Amino acid sequence: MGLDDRKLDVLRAIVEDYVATQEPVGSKALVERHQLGVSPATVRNDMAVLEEEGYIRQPHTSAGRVPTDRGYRLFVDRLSRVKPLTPAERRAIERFLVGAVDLDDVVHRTVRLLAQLTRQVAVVQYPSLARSSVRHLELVPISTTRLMLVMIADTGRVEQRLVELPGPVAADDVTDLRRRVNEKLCGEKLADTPPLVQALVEEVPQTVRPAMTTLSTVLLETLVERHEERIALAGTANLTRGGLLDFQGSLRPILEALEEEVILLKLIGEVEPSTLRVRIGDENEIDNLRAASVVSTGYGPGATIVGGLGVLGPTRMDYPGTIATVRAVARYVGDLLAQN
Amino acid sequence: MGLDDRKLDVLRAIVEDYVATQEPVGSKALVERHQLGVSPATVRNDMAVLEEEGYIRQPHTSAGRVPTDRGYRLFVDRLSRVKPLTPAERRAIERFLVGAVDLDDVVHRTVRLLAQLTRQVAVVQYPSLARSSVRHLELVPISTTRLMLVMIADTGRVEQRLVELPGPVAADDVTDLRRRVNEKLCGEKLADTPPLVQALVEEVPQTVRPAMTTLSTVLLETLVERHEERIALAGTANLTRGGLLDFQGSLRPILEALEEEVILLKLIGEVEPSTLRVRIGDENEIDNLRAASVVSTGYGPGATIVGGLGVLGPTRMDYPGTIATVRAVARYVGDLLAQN
DNA sequence: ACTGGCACTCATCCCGGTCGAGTGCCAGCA
DNA sequence: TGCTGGCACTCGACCGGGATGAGTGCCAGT
Repeated sequence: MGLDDRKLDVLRAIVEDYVATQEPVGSKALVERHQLGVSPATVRNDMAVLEEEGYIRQPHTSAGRVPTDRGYRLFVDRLSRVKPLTPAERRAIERFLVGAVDLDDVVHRTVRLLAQLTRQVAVVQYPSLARSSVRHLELVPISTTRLMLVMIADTGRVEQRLVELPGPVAADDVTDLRRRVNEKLCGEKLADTPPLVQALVEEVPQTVRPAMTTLSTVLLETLVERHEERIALAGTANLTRGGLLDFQGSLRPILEALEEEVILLKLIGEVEPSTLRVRIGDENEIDNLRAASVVSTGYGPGATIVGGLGVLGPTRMDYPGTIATVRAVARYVGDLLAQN
Repeated sequence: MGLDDRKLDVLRAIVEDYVATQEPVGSKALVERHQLGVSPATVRNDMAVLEEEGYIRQPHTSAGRVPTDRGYRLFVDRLSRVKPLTPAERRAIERFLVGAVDLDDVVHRTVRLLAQLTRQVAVVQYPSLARSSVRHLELVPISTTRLMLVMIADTGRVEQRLVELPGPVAADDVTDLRRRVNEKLCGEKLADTPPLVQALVEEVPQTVRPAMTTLSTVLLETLVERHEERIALAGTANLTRGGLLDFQGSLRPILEALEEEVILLKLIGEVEPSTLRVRIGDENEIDNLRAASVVSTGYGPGATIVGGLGVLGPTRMDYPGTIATVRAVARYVGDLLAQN
C-alpha cells in the first residue's frame, strides 16, 4: 500500500513523459530519460504496484503504461512542482490586456489570451450580476408606451431590456420614475433589490402606478431572476491538436457541452475565493466531459470574486503549466478590473 | 459538350443519392433507385461525359462517382427543386421565436434555431451598426472624470463605452452635453454622424469644450470607426456528424475559421438586398473553408437589410432544404424586428 | 442511340506470419 | 530485504498475398 518516494518519482516520470509524447511509456524508456538510479526491472516492479493501486494502466498487454485519472490527480496534488511563467508569457499577458476599452473588450481579450497561452479551450465568465451592485439605471423612452431599461453595474456590465408599458406615460413621469428608481436602487447589491423594488411600487404616485408595476416586473427579471450570466469562449480549434487521440476519438460530446451556457457556468462559475479547481476526467459531473480536464478559478478586483475563468483540455494536459497560466491571467484581469 | 436532359437527370440523381448516403454512387445503384428508364450501361456513358466536363469524379478507379464542387453548383443553379418547409419546421420556427424579450434574445434564439433545423453550423450577425440610426445617447456619470456612454440604435442594439474625461465635469454640464448630443444625433444614420459630431464640438460652450472633444473621439469610435459587428454562432457540434468523413478528416481549419469574427463577417456580412448566396467549396475565398459550403442571406424589417445570417456545412449538404430553411428563418426574423 | 456482355481495375477484407516492445517472474546477489 | 539481470511470454502493429466484389470502359449487336 505504501507508495515510497521512488514510486512517486516513477509516477511523476510517467505523467511527464506521457504528456510530452502522447505515447504509452515503458520501463526502459523511463530509466533512459530520467535519472532514477535504478534498473528497468525495478521500475517494472514499481509500476506493477502503481497499477494495482489504480494510478496507471496499460492500454493493452504488451504496451507501456498510461496514467489514469486517479494518477493525474495524485500528480496534481502532490507531485507537480510549480512551473513559473516564462518572461515571454508574462509579456504576452501584459501586451494583450493593455488597451482594453470596454468590459466586452477585456473579456474577449482575456479569453483569447488564455486560449493562446494554454493552447486549449478557454472560457471566461462575464462578471456575475449576482455579485454586482447597481451603479445606474436609465430609462429611455422609445415611444409613449415603450421604455428601454438600461442597467449599469459597478463591474462594468450593462444590461438592457425593453419595457412594454400598459398605457402611455408622459416624459415628465419618466424623468420622475428614473429619479426614484435610481435613488432607491443605486449602490445596492443586485441580490438585495427585490424588497426595495416592491417598496418603490407603493411609494409612487397614483398616476404612474401601472407603469411602475410593469417596470418593477422587468426590473426584478433583469436584476435577479433572469440572472443572465454571459460567457465567452475561445480556442475550440485547439481541441483538434493531438490528432483525435485525445477525447477518445470523438469531439462530439465536448463540442456539445461547450454549446450549453449552463454547462459552462457549472464548469467555471462555482468559485470559492482564491481557490483554483482542477477537475480531471471522471471527476467532472458532466458526462460529456468525462474525457476532459478543467482548470478553473475565480477572478475579481482585489480579494473579491466577480466571475470565473478557466480552460478545458484533454486529461493528458500540462497541468503545472496550465495551472500557472490560469492563475496568472486571473490575477491580471482582477488588477485590470480594480482600476475601474 | 451538350448536356441533354437525361444527363442532367443523372447528375441530379447522383447528387441526391450521395448527399443521402454519403457514399460514392455507381451506375447500377442509380438505375435501381431512380426511374431513369435506361440501363446502367447508358448511365455509365452519361457519367463518362459528366466526368469529362468536371461535374463528377471518382475517388478511385473502381468506385462510384461523387459530385465535384462544380457539380453541386450546377445542381443548385439548375437542378434543385424548391423544397417547401414541413409544417413541423414552420411550427418550430414560430415556437422558437415568440417570447424573445431582447435583441440578444432574438439573435440567440435565431442562431440556435438555424443550427437545429439545418443540423449545421449557424451564424447570425447582429444588426449592423453601419445600417442603423441613433435612437438615443445616454451619458451616465461614473465619477467626476468618467462617463459611461450608452448608444441605443433603432435596431435595438446597445453599445457602451467608458469615457475618460481630461478633467472634472459638473453634473449640470453632463446634462447639457446629453441634451446637445441627443438633439444633434438622434435619428441620424450612424454613417452620417461624423460631420455632426464635429459641429457639436464647435457649438459647445468654452467650459465643456475639453470634455466634448474627448467625448467626440469616443463617439466617433463607437458610431463609425470601431464598426463593432457582433456575431452569434451555434451548432459547431454538428460538424462532427458524418463521422469525420466530411471536411476531409480534419475539423481544424474549419474551427479556426469560425473563431475569427472577421472571417464570419466575410461569410455572411456582405449582403445585397433579398439575395441568397450559396458558396460551394472552392468558391469560398477563405482557404480554410475550401471543404465547406456556406448558405447565407440578409435579414431585416421589411425590405431593408440590417444584417446577415447563414449556415456552414459540408459541400455534400442538402442544398434545397438548407436554402429553404435559411430563407424562411431570415424572413421570420425580419418580421420580428419589424414589430419593434 | 441504347443495351447486354465481358474483361479489367482496384479498394477492401481476411488471413497468417513476423517483429518487437514491453511485461512478469525468478533466481542470484548485495 | 531490496535490487538486478536474464528469460520466456504476450500481444498489438505491420506486412504481404489471395479472394471478393463493386464498378468501370469498351465493344459488338440490335
